[in-house]
Amino acid sequence: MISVLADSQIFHNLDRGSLQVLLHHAHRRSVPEQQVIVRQGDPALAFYIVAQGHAKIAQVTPDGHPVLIRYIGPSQEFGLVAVLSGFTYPASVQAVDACEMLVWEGELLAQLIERDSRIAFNAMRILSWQHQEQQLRYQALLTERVEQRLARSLIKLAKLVGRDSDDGTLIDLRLSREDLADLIGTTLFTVSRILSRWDLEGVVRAGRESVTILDMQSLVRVASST
Amino acid sequence: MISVLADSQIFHNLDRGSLQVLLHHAHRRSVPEQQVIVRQGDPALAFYIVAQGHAKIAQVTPDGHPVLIRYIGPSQEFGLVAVLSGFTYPASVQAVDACEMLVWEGELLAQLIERDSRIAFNAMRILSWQHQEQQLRYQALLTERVEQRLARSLIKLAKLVGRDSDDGTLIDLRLSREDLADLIGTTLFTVSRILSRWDLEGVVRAGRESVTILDMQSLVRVASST
DNA sequence: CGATGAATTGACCGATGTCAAGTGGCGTGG
DNA sequence: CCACGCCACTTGACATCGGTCAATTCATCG
Repeated sequence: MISVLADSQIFHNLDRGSLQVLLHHAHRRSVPEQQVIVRQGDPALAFYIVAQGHAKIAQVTPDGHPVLIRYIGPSQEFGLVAVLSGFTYPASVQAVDACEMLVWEGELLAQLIERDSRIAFNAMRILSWQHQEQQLRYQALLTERVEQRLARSLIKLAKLVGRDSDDGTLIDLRLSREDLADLIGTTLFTVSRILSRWDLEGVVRAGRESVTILDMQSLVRVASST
Repeated sequence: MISVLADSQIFHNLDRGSLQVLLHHAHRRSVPEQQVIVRQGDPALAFYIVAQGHAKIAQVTPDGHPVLIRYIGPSQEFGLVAVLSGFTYPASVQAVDACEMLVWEGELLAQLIERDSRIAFNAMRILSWQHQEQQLRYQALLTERVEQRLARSLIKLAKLVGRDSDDGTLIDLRLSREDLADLIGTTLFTVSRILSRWDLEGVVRAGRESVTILDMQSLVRVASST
């Protein structure tokens, strides 16, 4: 359990003693598959680190359009805004499979940050990194075609949750065409078409709520083609 | 000069004494119109607050496509990443008109943050806010049409630098069609077409590197129409 | 007054969204 | 255990926003 903390961004570079203290302050929370962990718009009261399982972070735009921000796994965190008083969660987080979470109350974490500035800088690094990621997403939407964005996304997901079998890499999430579409900013129809073609070409195997990457090379080529 | 600090986000809620100290630590930097203040990709060594004038923050994507992030004015800051060692500026900043800047070395500001956690929380608030802004831009690109985004942008710019004359609100920046296009993620051609039409309809006056808003009501209507 | 760069306008087209109809696989309840 | 129904997915037809490119025109400054 300590190693989950040690691998996290927020508690990166802390000594074992500090980690022990932090772990001592944490609550645990188990959530079953598909359960919503925090809801967009709710007051941000707690900060979470995933100990086990995977979750997806998603928003809904004012006009009801869903936007999938990212998938996270063990040692990754969300809800950092909870340390700032008066904030609400900017997105909902939903368990993809059964999850174990470590949870700190925002106010408590704020106190810990006051005491140990290393955590403060880690927090800023996380926020900067997220901001940068978001800018890349914006740029991708602006300059890349759906094919390219899809290829990139699959590669990234494979890195996060890829499970190698004999013939390829299975992306081991309940990943529907619609999820993929919301992730890269397109429609499930376009995703379906592209995956069907890639399936024919032997690049991927397109299953029900699953994608297996058969030919990573081709995918990388598509992802990095101008 | 103190009031510039007092109005800034990063030093918000600090007592006058602390502000004095902070001001004492600051360098000054004057930059002429059009000069580039910091360059995307350069090591982030300093943190800036605009004391006077306006600047534009812009990125270039890997494939050379320009993206204009935002315009800033007095008391607004940039280069917060400078407090994190090893980071580079994620964007370039260029003076639109002659600017006076207050500058702190990143390392110094990091020390100040260590000593006063209020600044740390302010920094996190800024980063969160920027992240949120960026997400809204993404959502806008995804769900809104160019017309809508343009209307929104003009309204926002009017709030930042609008100068009321007898017949309308002049946006007082050297604002070319291309700048507007890069700001909302489209081409100068599309912007030109829309502004021409709006000019005909009496909604705006479209000049060379300038836009005057004549009928704010119509603009608001376009901005908030589904 | 000429040069330079901003802006306009037209013609064209293509990637991708929209909508409708249908297929197929999986789980559940009878 | 089977059948039904749901839901993910597929595929086709079609529409359209807005991008691309080229040819001008216009304004400002030296």
